Amino acid sequence: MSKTPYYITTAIAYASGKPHIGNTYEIILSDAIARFKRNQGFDVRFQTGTDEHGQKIEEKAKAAGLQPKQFVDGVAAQIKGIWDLMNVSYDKFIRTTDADHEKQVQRIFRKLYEQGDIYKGTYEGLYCTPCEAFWTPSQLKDGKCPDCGREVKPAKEEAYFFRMSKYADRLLQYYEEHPEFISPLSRKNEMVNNFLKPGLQDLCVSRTSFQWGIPVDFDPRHVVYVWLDALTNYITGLGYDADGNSDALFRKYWPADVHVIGKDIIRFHTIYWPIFLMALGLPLPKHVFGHPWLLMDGGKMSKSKGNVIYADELVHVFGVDAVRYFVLGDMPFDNDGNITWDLMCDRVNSDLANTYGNLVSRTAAMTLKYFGGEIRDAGAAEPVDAELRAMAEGLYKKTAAKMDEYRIADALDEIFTFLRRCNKYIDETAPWVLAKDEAKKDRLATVLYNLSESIVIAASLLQPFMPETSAKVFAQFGTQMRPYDKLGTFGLLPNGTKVSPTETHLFARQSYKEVEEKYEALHAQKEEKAQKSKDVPAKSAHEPEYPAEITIDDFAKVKMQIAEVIACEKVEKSDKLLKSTVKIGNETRTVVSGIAKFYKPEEMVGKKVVMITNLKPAKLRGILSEGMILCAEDEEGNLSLLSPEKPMPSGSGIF
RNA sequence: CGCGGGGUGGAGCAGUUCGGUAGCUCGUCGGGCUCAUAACCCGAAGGUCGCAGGUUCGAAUCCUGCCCCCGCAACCA
Repeated sequence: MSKTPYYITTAIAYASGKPHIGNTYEIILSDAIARFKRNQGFDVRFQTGTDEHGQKIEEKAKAAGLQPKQFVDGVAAQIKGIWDLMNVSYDKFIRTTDADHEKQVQRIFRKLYEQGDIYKGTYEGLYCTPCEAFWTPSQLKDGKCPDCGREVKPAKEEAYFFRMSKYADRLLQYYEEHPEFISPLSRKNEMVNNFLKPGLQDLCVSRTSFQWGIPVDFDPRHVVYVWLDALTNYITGLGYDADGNSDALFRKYWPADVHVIGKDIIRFHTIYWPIFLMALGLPLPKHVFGHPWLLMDGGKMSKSKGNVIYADELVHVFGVDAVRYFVLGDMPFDNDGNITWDLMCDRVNSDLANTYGNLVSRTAAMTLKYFGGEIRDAGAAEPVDAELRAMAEGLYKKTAAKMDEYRIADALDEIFTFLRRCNKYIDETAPWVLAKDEAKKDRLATVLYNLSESIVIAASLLQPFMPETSAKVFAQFGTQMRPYDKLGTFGLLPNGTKVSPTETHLFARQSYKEVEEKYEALHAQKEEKAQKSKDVPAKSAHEPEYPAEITIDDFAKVKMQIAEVIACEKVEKSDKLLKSTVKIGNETRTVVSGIAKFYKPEEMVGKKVVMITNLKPAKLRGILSEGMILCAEDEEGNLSLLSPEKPMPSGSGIF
């Protein structure tokens, strides 16, 4: 019998920069699912990759002085490098700049155009020429451009649109017939209520405002806009051909069993993507799993950094499997999870070093000490064994059930509950006591056999999550991974199997301090490197950038005066802004400042502050600000107003 | 009223769909053990489930109002 195909994909990573641990989480999550399915006997195809087109990349490349393709080549290699570092078992890494992908996107676009799903229309809106941006009436502020506050004028731009509305009813029907299509379930209602019920807008699928994209082959002024380009990777990566000559891979694996994506792009995967597929006459994916986010909690641990955490840094400190374990095991199912260095350290110590590593360590040590490493079931069973055996035999089923619901953390928890039970079993049987009595040698052998067998079962189930660690355990216990269809039977480890000694522990305990030191050493190294390669002094994140030397004439251009705040209020709907009315000599002005987090309006009144008075006025939140109040800012972003040290009349100049 | 998520013992979370003794891991305290990575095992303390109303025999769970936190967006002249 041939194996059942199973096709799993991640979202493709946007190739604009180095992915942080949150992005990496999705790939590890998918990898765990893919590996588990493989172990269950599915013929798995696992695809990930990079999304490499778009305006933002075009701009970033320009800023870096590179051609877009050169730029994305670099970033894609970096992303792939991190996926590889994390031991991700993808079968295909697709890039949207791959020639065959680009060709198929063009064919798909043409096909949809020829059958009337895509039509040429005009994008009508209010255009701000200096900003080169379109706005809808609702986005305007006081009828003006929300970016720069200048006049906008009605304008039209040619664009291609996809007729979404045509398929809305079919999609709703699909939802009803396939209640498992979107998970978690709560997201489905959001889609239906917010987007489908109110009526779908046609989607703009081409752009003329930038070049870095796949050209529409019959109208090359246009490039295909992101979603039609990016989403189709799931089929082009299998060799889909819009003209009907699809590869065997496509026939085998499509439709996908699951698209694993972040909850922020659920809308695109559960509305636009299915509709594109309907238009192409293709079956829809069976499942879309919108996972929550992993949030970084900056804060306490170190002063010298922002709060972005990268996978490779975590790996440097904790090792690959520990990082995989943490992101998989600490992630709630439909709630965002947290990651900090301390939390990570706690988990690694208690679960991996204490519960798992130490169990393996003590079992191996006793087998070596009492039996020279030979594992042997001497048949001396006692009632206390029954519970352990029953738990071991039921473990696969429980774990698989959790995996089927994408409850990855719960699946891991099942296995760790079992490992804790193993530690308890050691206490119950007290092998060190048995060892003192020659008459109890058989019992001792059986106890250690039961432990070794339990460890092999657990390591087999943990393999999808921590592949390297499981490989180490199998090697140490002289065996191989137990096939999943055999996991229901306890006692398959052959008598005479040998445990070998090891010099290192599976996982090392680390204190917060050690973790911090490693982390800081890593950063010191990085800064050194940066310094060498660029020959520019490394800057801390908060060190302000100053232009090169200026002349006294440059300085003279800035007019600074003492101003007295005579009234002050919070700007509505804004977190940071205060609107102050100030007196400068006889003149009264309004000025808006981003200091609301540090000063209350009432404490501003009466203060004498330093102000730049010849700054070009600008609109903030619709209020004209005629000047700028000067503040000092520390490393953490705290602000302090500057005031004259002795009383000075308002309007006094500053030199 | 921009969008979304959340407030459960010291920390991180489960439980909320379909009301019925508040649970897990970590930490703390006490005890046990010594095979093991100061680890492992047992026990205990610790919660008015953000606040206020309502429905109900009964609310963490359902309804109404409010407060606070976080992410996105906006914004830092």
